[in-house]
Amino acid sequence: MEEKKISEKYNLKDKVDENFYLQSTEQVAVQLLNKILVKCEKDGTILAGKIVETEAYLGKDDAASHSFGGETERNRPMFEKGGILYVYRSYGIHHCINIVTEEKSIGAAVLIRAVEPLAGLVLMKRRRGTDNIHKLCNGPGNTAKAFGFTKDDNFQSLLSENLFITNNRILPKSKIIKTQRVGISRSRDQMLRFYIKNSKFISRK
DNA sequence: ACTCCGATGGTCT
DNA sequence: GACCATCGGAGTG
Repeated sequence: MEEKKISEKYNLKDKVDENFYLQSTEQVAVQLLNKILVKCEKDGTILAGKIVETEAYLGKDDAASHSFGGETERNRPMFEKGGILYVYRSYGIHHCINIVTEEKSIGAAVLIRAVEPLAGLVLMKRRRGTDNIHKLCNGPGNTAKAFGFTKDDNFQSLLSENLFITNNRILPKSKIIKTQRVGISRSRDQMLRFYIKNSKFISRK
């Protein structure tokens, strides 16, 4: 019944198409805000949440990007055509998910940093070990854990039945906050982090 | 409020 | 061997 409420409020059939992911990475990062990430588990459980915080990582000239310097074994998904997942392990402990953008061989992606949970909260709470809804997906590592993303989901298409993003109401420009990216040491000056103003679900102020 | 730090493993030099 | 696109808990004020 949780899923029913969601489908009344949001049109989960209005999936984002491939062209969306082929836009400039900064555009995708901004436009992902307010959209709904949907993942269907093998047992039928639907997980969904509104994307409230993103970061753009540009191509091989962006010193903060994993793609910096060119293609390697790890960053190979980033050099694929936009519309797939790039999942990496962070600090040996967490997983983080990125949405690959632009054309093949560009090497760019958008990091999903925080999500406002909408459906599948029982499973998310169990995976995260907390009932605090504001802490289920408040950061890239926590988001991946709540949604159950692992290295197995690397290269996974976002144009599939089990994993996709849907359109939602357009976010007014006045609600988009643009800041420096967090947790990086190089290219700190670039303003490539975006989040929804006043959201209680972002990773940090 | 803040800072510090340990956990833990893959990737790259 | 160094470096992380993190997180949560401990300590301090």
